[in-house]
Amino acid sequence: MAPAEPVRRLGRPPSTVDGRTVPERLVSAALRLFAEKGFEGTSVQDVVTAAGVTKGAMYHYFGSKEDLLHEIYARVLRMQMERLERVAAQDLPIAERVHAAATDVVATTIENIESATIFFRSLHQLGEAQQRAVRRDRRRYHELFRSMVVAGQEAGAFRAEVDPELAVDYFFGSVHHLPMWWNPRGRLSGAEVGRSFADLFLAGITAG
Amino acid sequence: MAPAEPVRRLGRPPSTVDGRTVPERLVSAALRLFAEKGFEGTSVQDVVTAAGVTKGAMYHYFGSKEDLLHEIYARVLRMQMERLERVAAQDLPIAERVHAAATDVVATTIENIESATIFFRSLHQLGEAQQRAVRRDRRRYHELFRSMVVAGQEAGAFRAEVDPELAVDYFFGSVHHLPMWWNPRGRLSGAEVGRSFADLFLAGITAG
Amino acid sequence: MAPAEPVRRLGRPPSTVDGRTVPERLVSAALRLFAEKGFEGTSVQDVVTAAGVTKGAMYHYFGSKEDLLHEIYARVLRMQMERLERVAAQDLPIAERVHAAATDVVATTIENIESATIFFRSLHQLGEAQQRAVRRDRRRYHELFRSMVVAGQEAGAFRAEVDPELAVDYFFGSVHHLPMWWNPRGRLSGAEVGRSFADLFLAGITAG
Amino acid sequence: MAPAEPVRRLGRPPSTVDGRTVPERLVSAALRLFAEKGFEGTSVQDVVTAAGVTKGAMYHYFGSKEDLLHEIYARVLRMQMERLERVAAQDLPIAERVHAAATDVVATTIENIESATIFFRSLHQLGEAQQRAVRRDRRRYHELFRSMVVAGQEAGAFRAEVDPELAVDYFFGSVHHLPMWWNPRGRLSGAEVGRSFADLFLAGITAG
DNA sequence: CATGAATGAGGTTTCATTCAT
DNA sequence: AATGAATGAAACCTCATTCAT
Repeated sequence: MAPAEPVRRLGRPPSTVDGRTVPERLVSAALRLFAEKGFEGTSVQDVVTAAGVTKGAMYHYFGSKEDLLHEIYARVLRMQMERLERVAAQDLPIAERVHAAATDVVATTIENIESATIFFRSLHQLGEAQQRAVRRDRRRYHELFRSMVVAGQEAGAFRAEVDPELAVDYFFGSVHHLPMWWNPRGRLSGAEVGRSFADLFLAGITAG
Repeated sequence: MAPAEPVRRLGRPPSTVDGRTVPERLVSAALRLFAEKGFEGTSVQDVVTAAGVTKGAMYHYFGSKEDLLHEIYARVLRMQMERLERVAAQDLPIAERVHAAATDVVATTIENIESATIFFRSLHQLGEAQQRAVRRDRRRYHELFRSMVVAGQEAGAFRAEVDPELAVDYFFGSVHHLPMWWNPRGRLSGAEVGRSFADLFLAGITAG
Repeated sequence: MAPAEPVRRLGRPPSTVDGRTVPERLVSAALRLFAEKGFEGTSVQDVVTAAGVTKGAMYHYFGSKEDLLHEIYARVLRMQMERLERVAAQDLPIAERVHAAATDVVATTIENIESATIFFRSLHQLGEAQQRAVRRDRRRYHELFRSMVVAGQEAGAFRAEVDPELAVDYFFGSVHHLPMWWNPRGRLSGAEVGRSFADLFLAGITAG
Repeated sequence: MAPAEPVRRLGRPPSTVDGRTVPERLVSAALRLFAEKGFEGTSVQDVVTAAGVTKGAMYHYFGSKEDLLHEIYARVLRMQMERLERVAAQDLPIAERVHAAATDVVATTIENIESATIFFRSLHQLGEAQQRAVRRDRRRYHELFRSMVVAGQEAGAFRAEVDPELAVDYFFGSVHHLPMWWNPRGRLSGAEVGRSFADLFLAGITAG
C-alpha cells in the first residue's frame, strides 16, 4: 500500500515536470553529468540547465553543489545496503548466499553504472564530515559481507587461512572498478559478469 | 654504481636542489599534491610553490598542467610494464609466474600508492588523445598478463572455463582499488597483501 | 495607564508574540541586526528569521528592505524631536535650557545606541528621496537647537563671535559619534557623559 | 635627496599610467568609489574599471576587496599620526600646541574628506583582526592627543575637572563627523572650520 | 633559464524580490 | 494574513595561461 501523499496546505506548490519534482530532476541531472564530466568538470549551470530550473531553485533545495553530490552518495549507499540485507537474510547454504550476494552487487553496480563511476572518483570532493559519513556507511556494508564470509569459514565451507577482511576488499575492488572497463555495448551483460566474478571469488575462498 | 654527473661546460647550469632538477621537482610535487587534493583541487601555483620555482619555470618545461599529469601517467605505466616483462620472462612454471606477477604488481602499487591514487581518479582529466594513449598502454599491459593466464589454461594449470580477459579485469580491479583502503600504518604490509591477493586469484582460476 | 487592547471582532487576528505584532517584531529585529552587522551585511532572511516570520510576511507589511531601514530612521527622528521640543519649552534661563537639551540628547542617544549606530553608518543606503526626507527632519532638529544658541547669544549668555550653525554641527558630531566608543560596560554612564559633554559645550560658547 | 629607485631586474615591468602604478591607481579609485557609493555598494568590477585594469590584476596585488579597504585605512592612519607627532613636538606653550593640533586635524580631515567618509562608515566591514589593528592605531593617536591635554592640565592651563579621555572623544567626534555636513562648495573653508572648532574646544577646557 | 605582471573567462554562491496558492 | 517556491541578476574570487623583460 502506497503511503498517502501528505496534503500540501501552504505556499506556492512545487513545480513538476512529468511528475518529477525539482530536486528529483536536479539529482538525476547531476548524476548523469558528474558521471560524464566529473564533479569539478560540471558547473552548477550545467546541472540546472539540464534539470530545466534556475540556479536559485537549486540553492533553494540544496545548500551547495557538494550537497548534490552527497545526495547521490546517500542514495546509492541506501540502495546497496538494502539489497545486501535482503540477500543476507535468504534461507540458503552460506556459500550460495555469498555467491548470490556477489552476483547481485555486480549486477546492481552495472545497473547503476553512473553512480558507481562517481562513487570512487569523487569521494575526495566531499567535505571531511560527509566523507566520514560515507566511509562509515561503506564500512557497515563491508562488515555485513565479511560476516557472511566468516560464517562460511565457521561452517567449514571456506578456507580458514583466508583473511576475511582482505577478501572483502579484494572482491569489492573488482566490483568498484567495473565502471573503468565495463560498457553496455560490450560482450558481456551485467548478469554474466556477476556470475563470473562470483565464481572467481567463491573458487578463491572455497575450502579443499 | 651511480652514473657520473655529466660535466656541464656552457650556458647557465640547470638549477638543482639536492641534485634534483626543476622538472623532477615539479613532477614529484605534482604527484604528491594531485594524490592529496586531486588534480582539479591543485592549482599550478600550489605545484610550483611546493617545487620551489615560479610559474614561468613550469611553463618552460611543461606545456600545461595537464602535461604534468600525463608525465605522471607515463612514468607509472613505463615502470609497471618493465616489471611485468621481467617477471614474465622468468623461467618458472606458469602458475608460479602468474603468482609472482600478481604479488609484484600489488607490492609495486603499494610502493607507489600516490601514483595509484591518481591513476584512476584523474584519468578523465587528460585530453582525448592522451587518454587514448594511456588506455592503449594499459591494454598492452593487460594483454601481457592475460597471455600468461591463457598459457596457464593451455598448460592445464588453470580452469578452461575461466574467461581470461574478465579474470584480468577482475584481478586488476582489486589492485587498482588498493589506494582506497590500504594505508601504511595499517595491519598489513604491501608484501603481505600481495601474497594474499595472489593466493586468492590463483585459487580462483586454478584447475580442480 | 496602558491603553486598553482594542477588541478585534472580525477577520484573522494579527499574529502576536508577547503582545508584539509582526511589524513591531520585524522592526526591532532589523534594528538589532542592522546595528550589529550593518544594513548590507544583514539579509532579509536574517531579519525574518529573527522576527520569527517568513519573507512573505515581511513583504506584506514593508515594501522593501529599505523601507524597514526608513522606519527605523523615522522612529528615532520623531522621538528626538519630541524630546527636544519638550526641553526647549521649559521655563528656564537659556543657558540652562541649552545645557539640559545637550545632556538629554546624549542620554537619549545612549539609551538608543543601536539606532544611533545605524543612523550615520547607513544613511547612504536609503534612496534619494528618503535620504532627503531624513536630512530635512534632521535639519529641522538642528535648527531648533541652533535657535536656542542664537537666543543665548542675544541674551548675552553666549559669545557673539561663535558661529551658531557651526557650533551645532560641532556638538552633534560629538553626539553622533558616541556609538563608536561608548559601551555599556565602560566607566561612564549615559548621564555622566551627558553632563560632561554639556559642560564642555557650554564652556565653549559661554561669554566672558 | 630622493632615494634611488631600486633597480628592477626580473619579470615583466609593472605597467604605469601617468607614472602611477597599478596598485596606486586601484587604491585611489577605491577611495573615491567607496566614499561615493559605500564599500558594499561598490563592486570590484567598479574599482578595476575605474583604475583601468582587470580583476586579475587587482587580485595580483590585493588579496581581497577588503584588503583594498584596509590599505585605505592604513594610509590615513599613518598620515594623521605623522602630522600629530610633528605638531606635538613643536616648541610652543601647551595651549597653543593643542590649538594647533586641533586646527590641523580638522584641516587634514577636510583635505582628505573621502578617507574620512569611509573611515567610520566602513570600519565594520573589515575583518576582526584588521578592525582591531585599526582601533589600536586609533587609540595610540588619541593617547598622544590626550597626553597633551593632560600636560595642559598639569601646567594649569586647562581645567582640572575635565576628564581628558572624554574630552578627546568629544573633540574627535566633531572631527570625524565633518564628512556628514562639510562640503567644498559650502560657506566655510577647512581652515576656517579648523580655527572655529579649535576655539570651541579650547574655550571648553581652558581654566577660569 | 627564469621572472613577476597581467589577462579574461568562468566558477559558486547570495539575495531581494515576485509568484501562485 | 501568510506561506514556501522560484527567479535572475550580480557579487567576489580563482586560475591556467601568456607576456615583456
